[in-house]
Amino acid sequence: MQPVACQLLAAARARGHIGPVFGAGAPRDGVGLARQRHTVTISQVAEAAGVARSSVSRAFTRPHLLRPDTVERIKAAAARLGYVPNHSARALSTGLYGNLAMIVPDVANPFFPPMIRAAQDAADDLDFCVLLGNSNEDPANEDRLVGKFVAQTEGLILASSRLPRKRILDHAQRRPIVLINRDVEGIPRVLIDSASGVAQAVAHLAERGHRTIAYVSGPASSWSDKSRRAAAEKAAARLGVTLITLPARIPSFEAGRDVTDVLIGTEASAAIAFDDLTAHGIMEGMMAHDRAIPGDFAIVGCDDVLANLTRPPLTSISSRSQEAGQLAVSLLCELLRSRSVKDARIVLDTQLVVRQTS
Amino acid sequence: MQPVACQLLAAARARGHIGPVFGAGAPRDGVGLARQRHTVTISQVAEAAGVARSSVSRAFTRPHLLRPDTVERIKAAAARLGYVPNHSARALSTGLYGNLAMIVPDVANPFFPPMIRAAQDAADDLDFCVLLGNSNEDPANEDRLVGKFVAQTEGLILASSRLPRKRILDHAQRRPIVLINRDVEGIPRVLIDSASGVAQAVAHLAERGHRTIAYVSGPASSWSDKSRRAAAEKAAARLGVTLITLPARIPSFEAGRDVTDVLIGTEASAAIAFDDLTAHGIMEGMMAHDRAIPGDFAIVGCDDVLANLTRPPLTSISSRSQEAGQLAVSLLCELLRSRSVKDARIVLDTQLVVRQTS
DNA sequence: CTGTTAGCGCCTTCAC
DNA sequence: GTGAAGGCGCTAACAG
Repeated sequence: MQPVACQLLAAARARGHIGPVFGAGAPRDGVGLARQRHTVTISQVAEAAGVARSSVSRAFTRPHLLRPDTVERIKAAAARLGYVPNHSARALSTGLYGNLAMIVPDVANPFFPPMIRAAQDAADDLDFCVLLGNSNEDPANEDRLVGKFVAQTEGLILASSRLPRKRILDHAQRRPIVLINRDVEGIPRVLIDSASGVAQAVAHLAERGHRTIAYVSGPASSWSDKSRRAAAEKAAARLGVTLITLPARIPSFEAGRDVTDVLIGTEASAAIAFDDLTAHGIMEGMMAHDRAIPGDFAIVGCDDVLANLTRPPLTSISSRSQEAGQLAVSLLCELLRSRSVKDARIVLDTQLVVRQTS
Repeated sequence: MQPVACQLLAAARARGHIGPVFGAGAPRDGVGLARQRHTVTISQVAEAAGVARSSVSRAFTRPHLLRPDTVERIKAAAARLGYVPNHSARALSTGLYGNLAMIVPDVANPFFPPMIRAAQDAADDLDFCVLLGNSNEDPANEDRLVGKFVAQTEGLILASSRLPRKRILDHAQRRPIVLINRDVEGIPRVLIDSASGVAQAVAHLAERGHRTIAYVSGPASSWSDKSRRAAAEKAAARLGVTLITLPARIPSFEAGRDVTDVLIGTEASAAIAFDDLTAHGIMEGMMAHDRAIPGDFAIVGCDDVLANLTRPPLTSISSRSQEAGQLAVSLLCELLRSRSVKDARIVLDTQLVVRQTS
């Protein structure tokens, strides 16, 4: 860390400035946050334009109710003064926020950014702002974030939620919620059905002669993980190959690398990993143990976020995270408009992309 | 796209539901968005607890002003009723939003997610919510986003802003702004100084015998690009090697691959790319032209987001995007507290990470 | 310690 | 078509 920042931070700490500022229960003044410098309000515009405040309001929200030249005059005055409608005041009086929230387990996991981006863009088209939350794979954290966001959003999108079913239902009662990769009846959801791709992967591996296949699992509370695991087991049973399951918990390169030690002690000659990161970790782990890929050991990832970046290029299961993000926003808007789409369930299927690790 | 979604979207379109809902000038009713179902307010809690509304407020914001048992009683009543403070009302009366905004050119560019995450986490610690914006590398879009966010945030962080200097100064006059990878005097900024790493890269390549080196540039309005390019030129001049510059504009795999055709027509035997994505594209392009790497052509990336994912592993220039994100939030908070840190300039230096493409 | 009284800035029903 | 008045839910003085 560079000097300037150190100084700043140290100074701030010394003054007790580092720590919560807002939030339920936290005092919002007294820590030095100055109230925003008085901005220009509707009244000032009204005066400048020589009209009533209500007319200014109308000029911005329903201009067709005013004579065109009045609208013109008001807008001119507003522009001259640099008037910007106060979001909070508007929200308070209409009960509408114009915000959506999206919570993901890990912004930096390459699976999510394309999805976030797609959701972002879709929300932007509809003129919503999006509040982003990073739960850090922690249900308690996720719960806390929902609490923070719920007070200023029309609705939320929970991607790969780690929350217990019950909590989701609770929250959904307060605010419209759309789920991605989580299947809770009664809550609209977009599911990337990796099961289809996993089944293909097992068949593919069996065909290549693998008799024992390992599934390296992901987060225990992940719907995707359950679904992939179940699909793997089912396909293995059908094809008469043995499937063993090993845990990696937090999906990451490190987790994959670490699980390798266990993996080489088993009968497995191939592995399907919960995601590409884990798969990549396993690849490195295997190589460190002098196992050739795919010669000695075959590996299949999931989500296809690494494309042909790895060495050798990783066989993976396609994902459709952009579509999922975009659809989640559409669904949420639909939900906001008519509370009737209560139980939509959109399934996006996937398929195996064979490269050179299998 | 799956049937359900198609139906939903088609139906929405038919009803004229797709299109802007909010925003300056857009009517917020009439498009079917129902006002939130009446939530429980401070008054109801007050009545339930048998106290005045102000006491309820105090119980949540400055409990030390109340007798512990009163606080207890109020909180109990609030919990029983499921009371959640209304963010807008609070913001309206305090002038404080508890929100920060962060705008990046491309959420899905792997350079940004770690930075976003770090900023996110830092903001979360300080109990701020963060609004995320994706400018799509478009200044007009970025400008629009700033406008949208300014009305509901204490301050903004612009990462790799593509805005003209003048606009940044304008906006900074309305709301505190912190820049990442953009150097505007008078605006607090965090700069990842890739110049140091680029100089090392040129020296490294010269040492390996390269006499003509190409710099494949990034977005024209990018400070990082200017700075990298200048550093490359300076180092080349000092070492007596020739530097040519080729444009790739939008940093991406495709841009890198496409520039290869031009690249092979030059004298250059090595290239330094604006970022890792572009570098990776060049790698693929070279390989498609049967050029061996690093035998026939050496490549150095920038930002080090691909680590040892590529084949062969890409030599790159380290980045410090997490630190940058975290520091930007700290700086912004400092700025909010005392308008005095007006001209902080934090510089994070970088270095060359030699792998196998050079 | 706690209740009372004004707004914060905007939208929206009413009159005119 | 436009103005006047009330209220959205909360916080912030000011009293007591």
